[in-house]
Amino acid sequence: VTTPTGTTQPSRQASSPIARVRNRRGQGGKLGEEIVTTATAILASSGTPDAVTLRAVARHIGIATTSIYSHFADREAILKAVADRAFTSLTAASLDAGAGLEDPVARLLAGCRAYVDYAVDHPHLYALMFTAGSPGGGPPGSATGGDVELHAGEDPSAAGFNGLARAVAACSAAGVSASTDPFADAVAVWMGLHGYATLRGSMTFPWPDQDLTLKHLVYSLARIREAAQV
Amino acid sequence: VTTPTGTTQPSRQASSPIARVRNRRGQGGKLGEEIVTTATAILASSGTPDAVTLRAVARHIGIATTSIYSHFADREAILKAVADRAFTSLTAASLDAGAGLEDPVARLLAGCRAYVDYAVDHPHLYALMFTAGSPGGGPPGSATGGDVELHAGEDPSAAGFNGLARAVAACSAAGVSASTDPFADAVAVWMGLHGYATLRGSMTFPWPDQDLTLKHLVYSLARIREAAQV
DNA sequence: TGTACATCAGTGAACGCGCGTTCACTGATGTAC
DNA sequence: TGTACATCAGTGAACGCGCGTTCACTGATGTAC
Repeated sequence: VTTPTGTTQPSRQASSPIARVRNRRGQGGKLGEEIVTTATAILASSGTPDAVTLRAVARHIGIATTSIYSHFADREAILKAVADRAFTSLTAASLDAGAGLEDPVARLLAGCRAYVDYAVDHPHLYALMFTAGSPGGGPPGSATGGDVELHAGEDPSAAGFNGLARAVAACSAAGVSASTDPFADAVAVWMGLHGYATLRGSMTFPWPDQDLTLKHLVYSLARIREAAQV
Repeated sequence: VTTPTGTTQPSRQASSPIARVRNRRGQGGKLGEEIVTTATAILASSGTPDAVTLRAVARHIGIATTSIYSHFADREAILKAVADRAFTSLTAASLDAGAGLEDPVARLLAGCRAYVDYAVDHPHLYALMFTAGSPGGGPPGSATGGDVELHAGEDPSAAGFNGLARAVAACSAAGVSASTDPFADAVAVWMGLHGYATLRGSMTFPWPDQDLTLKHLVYSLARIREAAQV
């Protein structure tokens, strides 16, 4: 970039020509948040984690590349932070969607629909979450005999799965699901949703009606009785 | 690499220290095949398409990097060839698995099991196939009203889906499936298989019994009547 | 049967690029005295 | 109330690396005559 006077200035992204104001003392952590947000935006617009380079992130924010090292150990740590944040959003969206509903089938379906909607709306973010090694590799934890839930502390991905497992168990308890193993059936539902979400985004195909497909997946895999289907 | 005489030689991969013999006249195409095979091996062992660089492929084969340009326009063309070949293998494995079986339910299940086995055995190859834009973006084509199959010429991915759709339709025709829309239900089965295949490989999780899960997915989504389940 | 030559299969040096990472550094700001 | 100074937030030049791609080139081989 050359100014009218002929001097050279550092290039800056077109969308934010205003010089960045340095954070006040004690507010240094804010740049860390901004790095994650920017990395997420780059991933969403480029479609590949490869585009999330230290230099690209720094360029977008308008900082020196080296400033990132105060906040993240390396490039991978940024991507991990992006995936972690996304997992939290996805889980929140899924849990919130069914929160207010009385009918267990409606609650299950609403959560599943929100899950799929999130994945379809943020395909590259969703793909990152399930890339090996991302958020600790997804929901770990162990389900002990007869228990419906995982116990993995605060892991948002485990929380998300637990919400699903509980929703299936609630249907079973209410007699509207024929499930005798809500944990196993929740896993099957999850697989169906994951397949739906990832396939729909990745290929051109004469997909059947979206909502009918979603209902077929959820009702069949959660063994919802016909009479109880919404 | 330095010889005892102190001269320098081009480095060569440890696993094939024998100098490559130049193909005979007219056999130049063989190197193209070797490039695809090597790229597939690099992908499988590294786990990421990023590792499939022109230089890495050339290094493994023991050729000059520039020799690749006689066979492929660029790096992306190599990956596309890898994905195409893998799609053909996957389709063949799925179709062959059920070929000899009389019972339509057994045939459907065998094909689905082979599909999932292939995906689990070659997770990175499978992931590449479904990366946006790979094999033309997967099975395109159009299903016209009431028809069970896609019509996309020789596309191996379309052939694979058609095999699945035909298997579901056969179950329906034999009265062992309650499906009234074999195309839509085949799509649901495909989603379930895809979710199963990709989730299982990507995360640590207390997965329920594999075969029970697979059967639940296939039977439920293809609406196989209980009495006919194998 | 011999030979000139076009073709084919592949080479090797060189290029510019964007990258991650290192290092020594700067200048504003809050705080202790 | 004033001021010295430690700390914090961020800088900027430089490095070496592996990459894709270009270009002019080589030497063996089959074929036309």
